[in-house]
Amino acid sequence: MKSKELLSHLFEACNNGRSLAQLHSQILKNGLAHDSFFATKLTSSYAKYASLETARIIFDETPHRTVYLWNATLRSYVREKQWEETLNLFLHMVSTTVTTDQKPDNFTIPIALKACAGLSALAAGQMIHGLIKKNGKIDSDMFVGSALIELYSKGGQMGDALRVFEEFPQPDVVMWTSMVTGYQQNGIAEEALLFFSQMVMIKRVTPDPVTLVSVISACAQLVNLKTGRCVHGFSIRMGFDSDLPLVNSLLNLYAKASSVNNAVNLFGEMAKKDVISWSSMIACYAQNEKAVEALDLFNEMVQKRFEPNSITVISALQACAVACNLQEGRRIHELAVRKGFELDVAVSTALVDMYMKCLCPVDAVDLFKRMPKKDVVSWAVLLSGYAQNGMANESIAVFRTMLCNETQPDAVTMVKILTACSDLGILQQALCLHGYLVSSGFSNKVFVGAALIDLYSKCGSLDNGIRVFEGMAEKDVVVWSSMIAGYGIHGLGREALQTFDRMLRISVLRPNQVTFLSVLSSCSHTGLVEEGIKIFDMMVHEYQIKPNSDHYGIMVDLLGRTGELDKAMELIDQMPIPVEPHVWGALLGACRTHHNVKMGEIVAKNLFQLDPNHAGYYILLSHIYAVDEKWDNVASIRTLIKEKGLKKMPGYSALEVRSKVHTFLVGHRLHPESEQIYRLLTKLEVKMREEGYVPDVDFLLHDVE
DNA sequence: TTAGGGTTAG
Repeated sequence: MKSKELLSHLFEACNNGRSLAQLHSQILKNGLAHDSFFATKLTSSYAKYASLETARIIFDETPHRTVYLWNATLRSYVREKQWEETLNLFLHMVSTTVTTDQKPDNFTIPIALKACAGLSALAAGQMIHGLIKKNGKIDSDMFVGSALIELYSKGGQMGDALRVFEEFPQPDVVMWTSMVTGYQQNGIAEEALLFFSQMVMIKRVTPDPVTLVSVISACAQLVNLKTGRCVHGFSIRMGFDSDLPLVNSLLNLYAKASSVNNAVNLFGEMAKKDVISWSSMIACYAQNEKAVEALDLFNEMVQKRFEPNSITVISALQACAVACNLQEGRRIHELAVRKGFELDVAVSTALVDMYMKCLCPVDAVDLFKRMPKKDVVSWAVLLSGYAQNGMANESIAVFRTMLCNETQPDAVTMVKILTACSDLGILQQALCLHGYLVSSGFSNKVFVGAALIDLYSKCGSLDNGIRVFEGMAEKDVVVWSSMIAGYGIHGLGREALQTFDRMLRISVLRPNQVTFLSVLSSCSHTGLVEEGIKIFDMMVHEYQIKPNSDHYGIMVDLLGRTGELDKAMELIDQMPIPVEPHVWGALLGACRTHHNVKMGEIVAKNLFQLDPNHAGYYILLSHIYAVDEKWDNVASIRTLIKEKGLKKMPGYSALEVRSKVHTFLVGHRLHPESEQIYRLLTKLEVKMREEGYVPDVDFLLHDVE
């Protein structure tokens, strides 16, 4: 074959990789293997279609390496994200090449910069930046410009990225996109949207699908469905609606905005789906209380022979965790092991989380101990997992181990430990943590402040909570809601209402479902019936927020507490959503308080149909009978509970002595100082009676268990 | 002869 003919075959091979080996031997036969031009073509074809190793061998064996050959080889490594190899080869190039046709050019520089960005080697990138500044020609190249922007954004230096951007009088769409992406990936989504509008409205640069992906991701980050939908419309008008990454980012937007129907429709309409599409849809279900659908979709995906990746597995595990589905969780664990995903720190962390949420702390800890690599998230999951399983001391111990270890807690971990302590009501720890938060600078974060307010309120130190609240320069809706809930917990309904009023008056914030929940529960705890009804009305009509099951539960509780049992029943009858057991439970509790056996029986009938295995509700009904001295009925419920083999989780109290939490159950004498404790209790009781305390005998009922 | 920016997760 002539070299001209070979050349045309070679071009073809570059496009499809066919008969590459055959071509290679022809080139060898014709003695053209050492020709730098042929070597370049072969190298890029091998790297793209066959093996990077062979490509490297060809590179190594070529005596005269032109800049084209260097660039082709470097690019092959970049494509495979082998950043370290890329950078090493680049350094090799810089230190060995002598002639002009071998020196790095404006094609080489972006590749080298990309490797630095991939390795988060900001200093190395800055050095290259310094070198190219001396060469004006490269400096004004937009390929170099966007690579520099990427380098600085990956290193979190958006100021430097902006400085590079501003050096270009007419940045192209890629440079604009790099800036938008940079802001989005650094969590400054507002700035990303601002940049995008400047690009489109003022500079009239037409965005492409890549730009829109970043814009939609920014909308997802801000949970800004309105703008996201506009961008969706725009992308359809531009004809980008079959761009896979773009549709995937839209799926993610709808997932984050809890717009499950939109996501389902979009997913259904997709002509082509990749593993990211499936993962996004599974995550959408898992994160929007549709665990069954998430697991069904995961199984469908596996059946259709789509290969799940580690992220798919993480989302499926999340679904198992929220559904408390241990069986499915173990099955997916086996699948993860088979695929070698268990070595992935994110997957093993998701597994620890799943076992913890399925109330299997032993399995979780066992797995955690075997993890070869642990990062701050793994520790955070372990810590909050212990707290979820009522193992307070272990949870605090993990936090201490973390501090002594090389892993420094981040703001999210701090919120987790704060929540763990608030569930336990341990004030001493709260004070310590607050000190640490101030010294570490985390206390400036809004969501940390919200958790701190919650912690202080639940530890009985409302004053400290108020102090944190008043000291916060920036307050979001969560902060206000925590403060309102804090007042509510302490029975200060009036103060809760005042705080709610203040929020509406002095801020532009819109109360959400949780805010109303906090206000309503404050009203309920203080017996402010009329105010509660007004607030409920305000939520539905003025703010157009659809009440959920929790809101109805609290309203029933509120009406029930003051004896308005008929009104409570009426409210349940009018509920447009399915009545969950706890709503009936609230009414059943009210029936006990107000001795209404007749209604209690009706309520219990409904309740037992919905939740036949909840011991607490049977006991509640038996108490209603006991007050009315219907001992036959009490006895038959007792038999029923025994027959069904139901057990009620006993309540317990916990207190903190010298940073250690002690828990106490009714009648339990396991504590080493139990003798003395009970002696003191008897003394206190005597003293209380002397002061005029009369116990409410109505509630001193028979132990039906 | 060779290019750049993007989507899912614990």
